[in-house]
Amino acid sequence: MRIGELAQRTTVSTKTIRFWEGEGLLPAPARTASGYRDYDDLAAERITFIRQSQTAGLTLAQIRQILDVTDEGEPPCEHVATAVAERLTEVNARIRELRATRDHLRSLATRAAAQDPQACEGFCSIIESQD
Amino acid sequence: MRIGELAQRTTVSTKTIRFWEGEGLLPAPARTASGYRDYDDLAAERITFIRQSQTAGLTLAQIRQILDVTDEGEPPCEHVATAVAERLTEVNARIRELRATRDHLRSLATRAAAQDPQACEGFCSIIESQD
DNA sequence: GTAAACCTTCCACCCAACGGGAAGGTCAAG
DNA sequence: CTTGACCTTCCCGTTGGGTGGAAGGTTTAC
Repeated sequence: MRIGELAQRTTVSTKTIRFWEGEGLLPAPARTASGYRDYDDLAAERITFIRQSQTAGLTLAQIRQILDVTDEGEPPCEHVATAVAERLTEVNARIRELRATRDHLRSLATRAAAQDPQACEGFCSIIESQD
Repeated sequence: MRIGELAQRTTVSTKTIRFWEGEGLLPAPARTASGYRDYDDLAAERITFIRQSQTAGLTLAQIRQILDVTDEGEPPCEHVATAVAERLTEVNARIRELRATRDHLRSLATRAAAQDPQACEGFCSIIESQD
């Protein structure tokens, strides 16, 4: 199977497949006599796994780690659990940051709605009267 | 006032001040005979305003828009209100995305905790048994 | 035999908001 | 006179996950 067919079957672009290979997520495939990449069905499964892991919120670096231990022959589930926990912590932290920003924006929006636009002094009293 | 003093007074690095100038957030300042940037006190106020706007969650592009209308002599508060509302929409959308990711990660974590690591088949049953 | 559709590598670019560092000019103190 | 602390411009690097395009070789269909 050449890269185009693999791309169609997995709905992942050829660009992305080559990118993942360069990043170490996919092993270098066999080549035809003319130098074309020649994939087996396992490659499609691996790509599907990568996409599913992305959907689950894992980064490529975390997915690579998981695939690395899998390739060593070890069961990856423990590493998957670790990666999931790590990512969960990061996502929660990011949500907290964004919530703080959102609260800040909301209070500004409330203030802006209650204020006469002509009452501006300096650059903007909405922003400048922040706590 | 030269750039170093301005940087100290505003606690914004000289790199950042030059960057903001290049991005159109700060006007090109006067120059000394030897080519050094020479700022007045208004520059410090403008920089403080930019930092406050960033703290409020606005992007540099949005802040530039606000400063542009201010520089036209118009009261910026309406534009600030618009920028705040826009940013609020973006932040809310991002929070929703991250919440979906978090829920996904949580269900994976729960599943991982309940599973025998040795029971792995294929790449990883935790990931592969996703809905 | 030729045109389209494929494939290859490599380099550049995108988003944001800077930071590092090179190569060189300037200014104040001792 | 020299040292070192400023300043200047310029270009490259970061993070993440890719996308776009150029220049060229290959295969397939008619």
